Amino acid sequence: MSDTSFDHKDCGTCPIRHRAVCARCDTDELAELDVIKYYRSYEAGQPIIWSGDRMDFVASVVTGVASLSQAMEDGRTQMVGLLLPSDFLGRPGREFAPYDVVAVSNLTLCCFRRKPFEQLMGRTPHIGARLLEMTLDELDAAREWMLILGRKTAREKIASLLAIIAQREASLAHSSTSDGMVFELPLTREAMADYLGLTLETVSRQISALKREGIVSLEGKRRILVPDFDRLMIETGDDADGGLMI
Amino acid sequence: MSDTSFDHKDCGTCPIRHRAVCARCDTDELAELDVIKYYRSYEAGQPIIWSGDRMDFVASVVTGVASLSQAMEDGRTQMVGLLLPSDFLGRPGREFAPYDVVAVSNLTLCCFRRKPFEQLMGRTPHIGARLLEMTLDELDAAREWMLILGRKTAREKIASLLAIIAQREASLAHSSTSDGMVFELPLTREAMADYLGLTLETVSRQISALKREGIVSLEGKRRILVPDFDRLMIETGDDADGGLMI
DNA sequence: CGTAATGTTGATTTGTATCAACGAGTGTGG
DNA sequence: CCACACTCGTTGATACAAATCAACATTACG
Repeated sequence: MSDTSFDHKDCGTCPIRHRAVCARCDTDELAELDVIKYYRSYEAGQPIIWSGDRMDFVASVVTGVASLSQAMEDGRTQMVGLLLPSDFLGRPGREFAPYDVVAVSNLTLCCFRRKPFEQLMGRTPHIGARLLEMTLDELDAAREWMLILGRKTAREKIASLLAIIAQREASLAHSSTSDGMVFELPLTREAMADYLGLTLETVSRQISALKREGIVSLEGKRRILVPDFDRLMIETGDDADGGLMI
Repeated sequence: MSDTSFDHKDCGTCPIRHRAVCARCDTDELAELDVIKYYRSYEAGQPIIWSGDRMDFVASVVTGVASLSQAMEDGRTQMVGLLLPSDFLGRPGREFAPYDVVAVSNLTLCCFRRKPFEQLMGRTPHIGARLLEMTLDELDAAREWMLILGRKTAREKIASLLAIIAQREASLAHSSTSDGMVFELPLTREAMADYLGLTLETVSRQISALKREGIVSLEGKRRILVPDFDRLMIETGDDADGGLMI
């Protein structure tokens, strides 16, 4: 069932060893983390946490994709975070979850019991420093997303989402974005709509339009082929260089 | 000219001493910060930094309000951060600014030269820990904002903005939100529109509607009076309790 | 094979943007 | 002192992008 199962228990072979919250830890610190860690797997679609639940762990995403979302009483839902491998889930010092967390694809988490993790963080600056860096990156991503939500057209939103996923996949796989690229879209039309503040019908129409114009093509429902990444970038409405300044 | 001028140079009397990035610093650490700090003031409307500029400092907002915004080539603008007193501006390790920063009201910053600040951060965990905490809070605020941008109606957006400002002012002033409250709205209609992903005309119309229905009233253009805060909260679309869970 | 989940497409409605005119307040210079 | 320009805000008429309502297609699955 699980096509992304993860059966390592050893940080030495962990696929996110050098990107996750533990990236800067030395051997001793890893050993300390090892004592309080455990793996958990979820199947695509399974809920991980409901907003308001007590949360006694924090975690790194090892494989798969999870979403954070906020729901209004009448059912309107906005995704507010998309957790890809190496992303961190939870907040040290926080007892109750403020968002719903769902496994979008099959998912493996590397969980740490929260209390001991907090204590360990107090002792090892490496962890706090890395978490700060990751949180600042997430804040930047959230701000880019705010521009998408507030000011982009439906077409630009879709193009932006595809470009973001494509770039993140490319960076994980160390492949180039320049020539034709193919990637798996881990989201349903509804999840994309919740990400972008659209309805699923609008998502479907805009994807069809991009397809019709040859900017993307599909293999099945989920596999996306982008023959010319620059062409896609034009449709995002962003300036060509992507505005990267580290 | 400046009605919010700040002429202390002493952290002991600083209004944000216990909320800013230096909140947890002891006397020795404050002394170290003192060596690399300087104050700068801006008048309402003045630009502080343009996106792409080199940034050789980081700073705390001492008094006043600043905005972070992202602009698209065609002029569409989205505000992505609103910095109130005690909020932190800049990112350690980052050389170029990714956003435009503007003084929305008269503003005083407590600036730290970036390089020495980074070094100091490496030595004093208190600063990094506080910055992590503040960044996590900002991330939460950004996520609440994403729900507003993606899923709320124009009316709900306006009500949400008013509620957010009202609550933050109340918490700074240690006053209650329960009975009638009055506060200064530091934003122009255009800035509100950029915050909420609306046009200024729509902002104006929705404020007029809330006024017509007695949910708010205005003294002049900027002074807002909220006779019944719960009534305003209903208009935000959020559930009554505000969903606070620390 | 039937049923449910997911996705596509069409017809219509609607909320907000856009275009446009105007009002109130403020500062400036003749 | 008043005419003028300029900024900021309000209000009205109209256009349009996306939501909504609805039907149907495709795929997965017991």
